[in-house]
Order: sequence, then C-alpha cells, then structure tokens
Amino acid sequence: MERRLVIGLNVVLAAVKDGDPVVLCVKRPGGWGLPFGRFDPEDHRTFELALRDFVERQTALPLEYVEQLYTFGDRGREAPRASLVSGDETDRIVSVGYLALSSEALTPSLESAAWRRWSTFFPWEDRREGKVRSCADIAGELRQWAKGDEALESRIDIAFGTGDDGAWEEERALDRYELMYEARLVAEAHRDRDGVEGPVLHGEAMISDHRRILATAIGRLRGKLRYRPVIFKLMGEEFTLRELQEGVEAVLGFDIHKQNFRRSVETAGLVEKTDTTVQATGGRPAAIYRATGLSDGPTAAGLALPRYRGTL
Amino acid sequence: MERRLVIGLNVVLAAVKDGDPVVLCVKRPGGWGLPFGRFDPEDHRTFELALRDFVERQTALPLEYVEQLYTFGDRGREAPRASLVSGDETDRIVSVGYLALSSEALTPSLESAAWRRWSTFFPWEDRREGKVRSCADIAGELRQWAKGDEALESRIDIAFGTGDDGAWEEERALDRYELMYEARLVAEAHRDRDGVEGPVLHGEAMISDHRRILATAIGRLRGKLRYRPVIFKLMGEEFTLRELQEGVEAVLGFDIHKQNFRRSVETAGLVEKTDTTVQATGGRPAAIYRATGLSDGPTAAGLALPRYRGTL
DNA sequence: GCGCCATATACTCCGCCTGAGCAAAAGTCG
DNA sequence: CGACTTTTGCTCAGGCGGAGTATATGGCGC
Repeated sequence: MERRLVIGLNVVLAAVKDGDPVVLCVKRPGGWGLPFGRFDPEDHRTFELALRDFVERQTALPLEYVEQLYTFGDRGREAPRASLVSGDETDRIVSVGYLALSSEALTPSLESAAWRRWSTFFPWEDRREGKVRSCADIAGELRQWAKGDEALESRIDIAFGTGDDGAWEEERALDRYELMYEARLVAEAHRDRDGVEGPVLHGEAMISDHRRILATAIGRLRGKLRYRPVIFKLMGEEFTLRELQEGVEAVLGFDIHKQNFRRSVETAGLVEKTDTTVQATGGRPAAIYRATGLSDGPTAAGLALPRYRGTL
Repeated sequence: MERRLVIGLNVVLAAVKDGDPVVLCVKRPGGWGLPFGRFDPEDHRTFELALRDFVERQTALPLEYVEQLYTFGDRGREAPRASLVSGDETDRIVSVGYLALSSEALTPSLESAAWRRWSTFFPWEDRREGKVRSCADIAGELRQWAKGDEALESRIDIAFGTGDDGAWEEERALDRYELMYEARLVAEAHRDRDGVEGPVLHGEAMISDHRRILATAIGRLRGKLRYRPVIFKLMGEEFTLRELQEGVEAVLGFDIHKQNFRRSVETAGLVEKTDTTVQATGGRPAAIYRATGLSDGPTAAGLALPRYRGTL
C-alpha cells in the first residue's frame, strides 16, 4: 500500500494569565500536548483557515494573531503517536507549527483542554524574582555531560550565557531545550530513544515533539517582542504601564527596570495615555494606556527591551 | 478521484559573485524560477536530504548551509504551473521554501541553470552607490495607488522608510514586494489575476510565486546578518576586511562606513588576522583574515551593522 | 487631619556604543 | 621621487541605555 502524505497542524496558543505566560494544552492518551488537527486539502483553502477551524471546534476559542513557526518533516518524529492524527500507521506525517496569541485566557469549552504555564514545561526559562525557578544548575549538568568536548561546551556557553562575555539570551529557548534533549535531561529523550535514564529530568514532558514546538514558539515570541509590537496582542484594550511591563516580563522570563521601561515605551510612541486612572495596587493610581495605531498592522517596530543581566 | 497532497521543495541558493548577490535560477517553460523538486516520503527521510538530493542532481552543486524559510500552503498559488511538479492538475501542492548559502558561485552543470543577480528581480533593493538602481520612485507610485487609505499609507511608510521618523529597513524586502504586488507594480500580479496592467512594472518576473519566496529569503538573510554569523557562509576561507565588507554590502544592499565596519568586526571577535597580506587593489596591501571558531556552529552572535541612512 | 505606606511618575547622571571624519601608513605607478 | 590608492589607526561628539534618586498621589489607621 502506498504511503500517503499527511499534513498535521499544531498550534501554540499563548496568553498571559495572572502574570504568568500560559499555553493552551489538550490532554491526550499519552499525556499533555498542543492542539492539533489534520489538514484536509479538500476542505481548507489555507493552513490558517484550517487552524482556526479546528481550534475553534476543539476549544471554542477564537484565534486572533497567528504566525507560522516551522515545518517539521523528519521521519520518526511522529512515530510514537502517529495514529492519533492519521489513523494509519503507514502514513507519513509532516507537521506545520503555528504560534497564536490571545489577549485573554478564556476558559476552553472542551474539558480536556486547559491553559497551562510555560514554566510547567520549562521551569528554567523563568528567571523572575520570586518565581518557581528550577534552581538546578542545568548548565553545570550539561557541561558534565559534554566531558570537555569543545564544540559542545561552546554551544552550552552560548545557549546559557555561561562563558566569558556571554549573556543569557532569552530567545534561545530552543537551543537550550535541544541541548538538554541531547544530554537526556528531559524525559522525551528517553521515550524517543532507549530507556537509559539521565541524572535528572527537568520539566514536564509533552507528547510527540510538542515540547520542542513550544520551545520554538517561546523563542520566536521572545525575539519578536524586540522588533514587532506583538506584546499588544497579549494585552487587553487598556492597561497600565505596570501591567504592560508584567506582560513583557512574563514572556521574557526576567524582571526589567521599571523607570527605564516606562521611558522606552513612552518614547517609542506605541502607547498613548488616556485620561483615566485605576487604583488597584494600593499605591498611587496608575494612568491607563492603550496601544496607538502604530502598534497595529503586520509591520511596525517593537519595544526597546533590555537584556537579562543577572547571574546564574 | 481523490485530490492528493504533494509537497514541493523550493530553494533559494544564494552566493556573492563579483560583488553582487546572486541566486541560482533554473530556466523553465514559463520563465525563470527557483530550483525545486517534489518531496517523496518513500525516498527521503528529511526535507533537507531531499533538497540536497535534487539540487545536486539538477545542478551538481553541493549545498552547505541550509535553513527553512516558510511553508506556503494557500490554494491557488500553484495553479499556473501545477503540472510542473505534480504531473496532475488535481493535486494539492504545498511548498516548503528553503534558503541555502554558498561561498562560491560554481558553474552549474545543467545548461538551464544559471546564477542571476538579485537586482534582476529586485532592482529597488540595491541602493549601493554606482549600482543599477531603479531610480523610479516606487514609494510614490504606491502612495498614488493607496489614494489616501491610511492603513495602506502606513504600510508603505514602514516598508519603504518614508514617513516622518521612518528609516529604510533592508530586511523588509517581502513587505515591499507584497505591496507592489497588491498595487500591480510587478508582472506576477497581472499574470495571477486579471490582465489589467499597472502603470509601470518593476524587475523581472519569476514563475509561480518564486519571486515572493526570493523576497522572503532576501529579507531573512539580511535580518540574520545582524544576529548570526551567516555572512561567513558566503565568504571563502580567507578574505580581506574589504572583501568581507563588500559581501555584507552586497547582501544588505547599501554602503557602509569603512572604518566603523572594521572596528565592529574586529571587536566582535568573529575574525582573526593572519600574518599574510594581499596586494590586489593598487593601494596598501590588506591583511588577510579568517573566521574564528566563534563564527561557526548553529549558534553564535552576528555583526553589529549600521542602518541605512540615505535618502530616497 | 496627620503620619505612614505603597506605588506611580519625573528627573539626573554616567558610561558605552556608534556615526563621522581626520590622518598616517604602505604599497603601486609614472 | 611625487602623486595616487587603499588600508589602518585614532579622535570626538551625540545619543541611548543602565542605574539610581527624588517627588507625586493615592489609601489606611488613628
């Protein structure tokens, strides 16, 4: 029988909820995963339409901003759960990953769907003060695994900002995940290959290669913050500068200087102050802002954001 | 009969030749296009392997650096030339675009393949002094077409750096091409839709949506220069700083300040000076440099490059 | 109303990066 | 040797970003 080609669509639908970045997950037989569906060339004119269609059917949540991430076509990646999408083990599955952003974490209609924090799957990516960061020295574990291999050590240094003049670059989430996969510090590495356990496992696993897709999405979103006004896709219509900053910090995964953030946001001209204020924090009331027209549209500049400058 | 799903692979193979950026093109019945082939799930384990396979067969050129660009799945995009890849008009074609870089523009074995300058297809993207830039005021033509529509004018301003504080951002090549397509300033717009001619047509057309894919590749490559050391994939083993600068300028499409370029490159630590020199320009001999280990690997920083600050 | 607290907002200061240009060095060519 | 070309070294000023201090404006307990 002929091996048919099947295209699957995966979505990382992200939002910010109670100051934490969350992603829409669906509970499947093998564990948690991203929403996905099969692309049917008969029914769907474009990928995006197909995506909106099945996400809305699966969760009753509408998609607003949508962006293509990457197309995964390697044989073997889908093996463990091929039957889920294709219904036929001999099919060859190619999957197209998408990133979608929502300004609200609305409750999904489906019981098996839920918003879950990024930090569940990537505890090491959240370096904000007071957050549950996995204090484990992952870079140290990796270096031990590298056993002096220079090329590997260089990759580790760049990915984790160890190294002499290196800095933690938040958008390298995928680099970090892939290193950890190779070093077998994540459960997927054991599931996909032999069952030899690594020293410690970090974060919760997802089915198939969904955690890899999520890492791709996180990195892409973080990078995009700096050159496109995507942060406003995660905010409501109106917000205080503190709320905006908390949204940015949630995505970036580290704290930033308050006064400088205000300065950079205000001079960028992406927001405008309204004449109303809110009093929600127990201190001085904050002015309410909204995004200007500049921050709309497919093109437009992003925010000038600082780099992480902590230790560890 | 069932509509089958077919995956096509397209490659933008770029190089720098005689100071100009070039792309490998293949002559087809309907005009020039990018090399492409059909992905066969039976034969190929990954997209990249398939890509290397058919490019080497079509042109006898090996691919070095390869990067996925985007997956195009909209129905209709492939209509005009569907039969080329599929051999069956009822198939649904999805195409995955790739960017590949070569340090040498080797002569392809196939007679129908040739290196052609980017500027053939995108004359407006080359703003270097003394180059054949199409002096036509494209932004003006676009604004005339926009007829006061604010949203459109804002897009034009951002794409072309017109607008008050806007600057020409070289990586927005796709934004510019898409606007021109919508305004029917490129031949493809007439071929794909009705035959109503626009005022002027710019650049040479390519078959299918290949010029769009090329625009995507140019934009991606230009952007990537700033944060990954990809420029060295386009250079030989050894080079002078002038040659390196000319390579960068060719890709960026504008001239940059010589002394500042030297400073930024040297402080970045991506190159190291050898103790040899060449005398090729009729002036003082230039030191030969080579890329350091830092510039290798999937990760690593890029060059700090200036922005275009010309007029027009 | 008054002191205290918490947060929002304003302003300052300084170092570094970057843009821009001058000038010297090291060759070729007539 | 002098004119010319290109490489290389250096300086200087403006601006942006990082970090901290100070002030404004509300609530709350008394």
